[in-house]
Amino acid sequence: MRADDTADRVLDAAEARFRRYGFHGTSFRDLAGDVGIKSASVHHHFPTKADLGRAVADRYAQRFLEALGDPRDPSRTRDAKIARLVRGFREALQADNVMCLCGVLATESDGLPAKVTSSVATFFRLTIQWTETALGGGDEAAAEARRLVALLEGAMMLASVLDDASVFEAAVRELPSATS
Amino acid sequence: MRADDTADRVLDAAEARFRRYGFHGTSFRDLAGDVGIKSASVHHHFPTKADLGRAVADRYAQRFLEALGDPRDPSRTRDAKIARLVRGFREALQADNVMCLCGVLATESDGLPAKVTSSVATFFRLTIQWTETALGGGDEAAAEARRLVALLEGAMMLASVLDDASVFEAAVRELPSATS
DNA sequence: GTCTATAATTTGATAGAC
DNA sequence: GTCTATCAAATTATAGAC
Repeated sequence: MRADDTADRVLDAAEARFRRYGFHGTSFRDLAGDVGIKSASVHHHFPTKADLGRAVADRYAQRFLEALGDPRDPSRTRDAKIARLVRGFREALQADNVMCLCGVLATESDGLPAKVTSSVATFFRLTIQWTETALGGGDEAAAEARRLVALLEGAMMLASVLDDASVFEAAVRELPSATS
Repeated sequence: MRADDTADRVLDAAEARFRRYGFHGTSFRDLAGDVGIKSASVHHHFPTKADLGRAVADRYAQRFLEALGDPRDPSRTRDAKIARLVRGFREALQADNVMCLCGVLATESDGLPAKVTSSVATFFRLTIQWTETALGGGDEAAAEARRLVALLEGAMMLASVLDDASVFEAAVRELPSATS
């Protein structure tokens, strides 16, 4: 077991619980129970809940954006890039049929520690920026990027609350979504 | 002061706080402070938090759907009906730049009392159903309705977390949105 | 790095006077 | 209907032993 393996497992548990129950619906004891340690040990890895929230959000954002790749890559078509964006959100939905982590945190945003709010806002700014670039830039791309990200977040919300993944597919049906 | 005026004020305060901080980010004492009474008096009107949550969600859903009118009304065009749907969400966003109440509750859905989860799911089923009917029904309308509601919920989320109402307008730019 | 123990506060909820 | 008073439980967080 590596030195920071426990910290990773705490992050995994926190991401799963935040996505199901929200930030305020998750406690240190819940996470300790998931990982098999005591809550005091969770605090050893993440001193405050704000630290934990930011770490979870930052890791999620980094992983998500890395999976998107380079929005300027000339070897991939515009549709292929959008398909990868759709796939990124679809994969975030799969398994547990839960929302995007940052989508959940966004709705609680006003009540979160400042560090967390800021990380969540950054996720959305970067994701919109990536999409704008992938679309080729310009005023039209700016509006289209916002439309796309809004549609994908909303589609996850509906699929999650109606407990029906097909709602996501119905909502994104007209988008490029081939695996490429 | 009418007999149930205080109950209405509690509902107003709860709706405002749920939309900003979420269900678990709001306490009976917060609401009591907003209204100018004590938390024990809040419990007199709404015995449990589940009762309060359901009442807030049901009132919101009823008000929202009433504002949409009859989706079969032959005197109004399809575009006019969709414009009213857009307006309903835009109005839910205005003033405080906060999310749709049921959108917030949807993201916390798994952690809410069963009564509340059920009311929230009903809001989405009815809103999607209204939109399907307004679009004329059929398989195509079913997917388009899910796409529309997802887009509008996601647009509210982005506008709220980025604290910029123009993001909502950019996301819904291509939809019929004239006042009619 | 994990534990026990505990502090300090907040929470949802109740009993009973007025 | 509102209040004071209170409860039991849960919460974030810390101190200090191992």
